[in-house]
Amino acid sequence: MYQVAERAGVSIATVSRALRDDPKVAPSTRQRVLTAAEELSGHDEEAARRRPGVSPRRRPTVYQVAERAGVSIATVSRALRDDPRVTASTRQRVLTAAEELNWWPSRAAQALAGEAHGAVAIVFPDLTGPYYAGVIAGFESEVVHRGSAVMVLATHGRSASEQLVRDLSTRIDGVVIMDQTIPDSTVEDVAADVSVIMLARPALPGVAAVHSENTNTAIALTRHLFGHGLRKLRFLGDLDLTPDVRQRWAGFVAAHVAEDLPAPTEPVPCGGFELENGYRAALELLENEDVDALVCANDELASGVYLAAAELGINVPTDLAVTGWDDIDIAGHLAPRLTTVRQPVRELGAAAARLLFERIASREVTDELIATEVVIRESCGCQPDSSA
Amino acid sequence: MYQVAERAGVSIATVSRALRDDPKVAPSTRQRVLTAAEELSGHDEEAARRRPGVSPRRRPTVYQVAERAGVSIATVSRALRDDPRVTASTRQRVLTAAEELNWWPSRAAQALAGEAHGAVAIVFPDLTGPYYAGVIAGFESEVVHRGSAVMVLATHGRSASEQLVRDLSTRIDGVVIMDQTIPDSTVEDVAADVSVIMLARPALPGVAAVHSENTNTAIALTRHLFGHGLRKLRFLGDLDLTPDVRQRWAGFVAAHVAEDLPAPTEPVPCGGFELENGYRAALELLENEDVDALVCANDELASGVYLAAAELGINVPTDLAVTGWDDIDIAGHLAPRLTTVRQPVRELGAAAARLLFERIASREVTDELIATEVVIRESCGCQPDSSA
DNA sequence: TTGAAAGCGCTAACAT
DNA sequence: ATGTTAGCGCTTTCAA
Repeated sequence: MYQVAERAGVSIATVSRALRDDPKVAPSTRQRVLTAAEELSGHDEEAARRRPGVSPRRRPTVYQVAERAGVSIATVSRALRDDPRVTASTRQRVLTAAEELNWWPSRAAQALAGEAHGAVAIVFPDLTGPYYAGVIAGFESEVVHRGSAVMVLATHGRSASEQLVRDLSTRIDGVVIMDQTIPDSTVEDVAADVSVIMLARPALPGVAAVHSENTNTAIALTRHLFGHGLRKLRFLGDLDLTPDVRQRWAGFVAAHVAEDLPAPTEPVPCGGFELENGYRAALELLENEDVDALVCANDELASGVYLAAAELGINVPTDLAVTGWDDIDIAGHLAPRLTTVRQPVRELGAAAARLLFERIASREVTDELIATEVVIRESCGCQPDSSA
Repeated sequence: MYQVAERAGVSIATVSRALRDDPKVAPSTRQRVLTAAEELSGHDEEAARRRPGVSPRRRPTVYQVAERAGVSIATVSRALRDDPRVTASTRQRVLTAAEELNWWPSRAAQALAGEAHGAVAIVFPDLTGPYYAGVIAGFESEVVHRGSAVMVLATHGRSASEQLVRDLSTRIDGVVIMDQTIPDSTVEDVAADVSVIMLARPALPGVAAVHSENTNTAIALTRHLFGHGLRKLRFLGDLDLTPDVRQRWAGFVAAHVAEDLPAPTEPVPCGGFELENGYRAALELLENEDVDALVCANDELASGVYLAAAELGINVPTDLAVTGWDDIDIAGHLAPRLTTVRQPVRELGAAAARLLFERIASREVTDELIATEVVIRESCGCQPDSSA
């Protein structure tokens, strides 16, 4: 039957119907089936396969494997998933046949048939700088370790991303959504179909979140600067880009309040998180204003500040203290070495992945907070020896 | 009919067969269909939907949209792809219904039905350092721009990756394979099913490649060092990790030959491409050997050399010239500023994506070579003013 | 322990 | 211009 089906280019179900004169089978189809059946009595399988007009080499399917192993497709399917009902010898025949045909199951078909997609995605704003690369590396690593495939989507602030995310959701089991990439309403839609975890973004009803500690660490960092006697502090970074930065700013403000100091001036805008942004923003600021310390939203911005300061003949840290955030690789190699906050970026991605799989297994999940720590080096004014 | 099918929990095909007494329909199924049909004469749609036992809210399908719009599923499918045969008013009804039900097509189902997957993948060794992040960013950007989804797979040297790649290939239209991630034999298997492009890896029959210029640029760079009167040059980097590095080494050697100098000593091994690797390798080398210049396989290794030199009291560039490769962001900000080779990493990824889509459209594709250029700064011994 | 066949949500050939 | 239905390659009842 399988051979006839293959030869006629129809499913075995159709062959079956055609042979019984089922009215649902179109006459032309029935004819093809009958012809194929007839022809097969005179030709062997190989001849049929080499027959001109038959598409050259297409992916084999369960049907071919079943035929070769002399079993039904159901058995092939069972053998593949180590179903205990299949005898060892049968399983072996199936596996051998699969091997010989170089066959492996189609994920698209498995997904349609109700199995999981075996894929998850992560949505982030951009792939610039070591931060996102680190998060994605941690995510990818944890996901692949669990046997799933990884899809990535950078939104770049495009609003078309909403539709892309919906589309994504039809081919994955779950997705991690970072920062301000797509609106909550879309997240809710998607969460109705697949598991969702927020990363560095507030949780929603039914959508848990992974965060790293920002506010308290920012308070500690700011206090440390106060301890150096510094009072004219400015925060450098854009609040509208990520919730993380808003929390760092909140901690910065809270530290002022706790110290009974006047509220700090608004953050210095820089239009992005890259070195260039910090360089330009600092250049303009330092030329016009007397500042004791710059608390930067991340390490790249701080590196930019270093350049601007050097250009203006301002010494770091004696004239100006500078702090970063993230503790990227070069932070400890800059001159002076950068005082910053260590954030386990890979772990952020990995934690999000773990929570996502928990959620996919429909287990309870609760928000997770990743600890961060202030790393004192010399850019804050500390001496090399005191804290190396 | 659609309502009956929904109520009975079967496909419309089955309803049709059941009503015609098709023997292929199990008696129990037929009974369910008949019951559903009967019940429906007494209840309206809403009542049926609220009926207990019916699963709460599942993704809507074409069937629901078709029913709501009062058309067949074929029309829904056509309307969605702007088929000119569908009248404007009908299309509008369909789109409205889809909107109201918050429906969008399942990619898994579309793929199974023969459409493209609308997804492509990139396979790379690791997500460490700015190089791979840049390539992937360029790739992602170009792919999303063309409306496809992006899958990523880091192989980390795992051999299990072969199976992962095969699995990947059942849900994508094409894939870019970088470096020494998976064996050629697997690439060939995969290429039989989907389009493949090599990136920074030799082409195969039927598999085109994207490369960046290495050998010639390495020759130019090495010659520049010879021009400074330097003769005891060493190459720092592992040849077994990527074809790119082998080509850089080849250029390094060729430059010696062209200058009638003795062939250079074997490359200094460092076990990786990160700052730490360069630091450790240089520390050991410089303590034991007199070297004029270190030509590093990338900028991170060069940064590591800077650290080792500083620790040993060796001045760069007066005691030791150092060059990198890639021209990552910080290269121009190190002290002394790093002489290196500029490589448009994002463009590498983007070019691979473009070639891949050409291939998917089954157009002819030929290998592509991306130009690189030597960037002279001060770490080679040049004066700041002469080339800033 | 195995097989037959229904169904997953679509597309497209075929029939009006 | 629209509807019917086979089929994509699987999984999973249901029967035997």
